[in-house]
Amino acid sequence: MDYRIDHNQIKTTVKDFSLEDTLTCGQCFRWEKQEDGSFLGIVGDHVQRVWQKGEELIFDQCSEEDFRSLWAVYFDLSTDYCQIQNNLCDDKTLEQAIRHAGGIRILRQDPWETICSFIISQNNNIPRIKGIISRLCQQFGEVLPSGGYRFPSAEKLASLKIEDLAPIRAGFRGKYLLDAAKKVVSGEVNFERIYAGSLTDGEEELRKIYGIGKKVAQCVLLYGFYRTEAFPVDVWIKKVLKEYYPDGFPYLDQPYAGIAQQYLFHYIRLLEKGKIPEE
DNA sequence: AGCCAGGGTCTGC
DNA sequence: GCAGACCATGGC
Repeated sequence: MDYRIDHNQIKTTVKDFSLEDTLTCGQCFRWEKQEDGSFLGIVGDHVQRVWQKGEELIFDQCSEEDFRSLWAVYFDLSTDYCQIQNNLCDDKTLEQAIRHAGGIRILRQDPWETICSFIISQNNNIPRIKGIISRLCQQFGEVLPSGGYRFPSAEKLASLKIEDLAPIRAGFRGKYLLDAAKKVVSGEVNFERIYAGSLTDGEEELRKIYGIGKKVAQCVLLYGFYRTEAFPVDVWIKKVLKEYYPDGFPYLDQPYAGIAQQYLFHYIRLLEKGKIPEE
């Protein structure tokens, strides 16, 4: 990954990449857009500010080591999305979706944080998901030296009682979070098994957790384990499948089906919000 | 007021 | 296997 250092910043060139779409498309929930146009986010114990200016991605106050070992990986900068898109472009709907959402990358996120995030996502909307996660971190995450809070560990959540979670206002999802924490801490749900096993095995492993069904499991596999063949079906994707693929989605068995899913998810939401002008 | 939000569980058929 | 009730909360 090529990069250069410039005044305490690291800059790298990105093609067909959209920082904003990547960070606001509903795969992650701990990045906030700032008034200066940058995004401020917390990943692990790193608080980071990132800008995109044209084809340049700029990391503020960032060491080379952190860029190489953390951010280039997190933003999936080494994957050739152009090649994947070329394979999907034969399809007319996907061609349109890629035109409007093709700048999205699948982030390589932490499995535990992703499990919690998508448990919280169920029957919920993105702004409120972010609010609940923010309160969860503020209440139970360690304070970071550079400000902000770390995502709370499974051990920490496992030590809590359901009433402790009341302030985060997660509703009925609170008990699911505690069950997830217990099963991750005990080893009943084992991440190594998920990394090593098939997609089906991974789904089965995650569904041991009370409150994780098929959709949330697929989201966790796609966003938390970088299993790009996972294909989460939510209400929006159901609409897409019904409207545009009544005879079945032709890329379901492809290794990048989940990337196609993300393009379609973003695209249908833009359409419904009227953000895409009539053809 | 009623409906919906990146759903899941439980029950009844 | 599938439909329906129910689950908390908040925005519109």
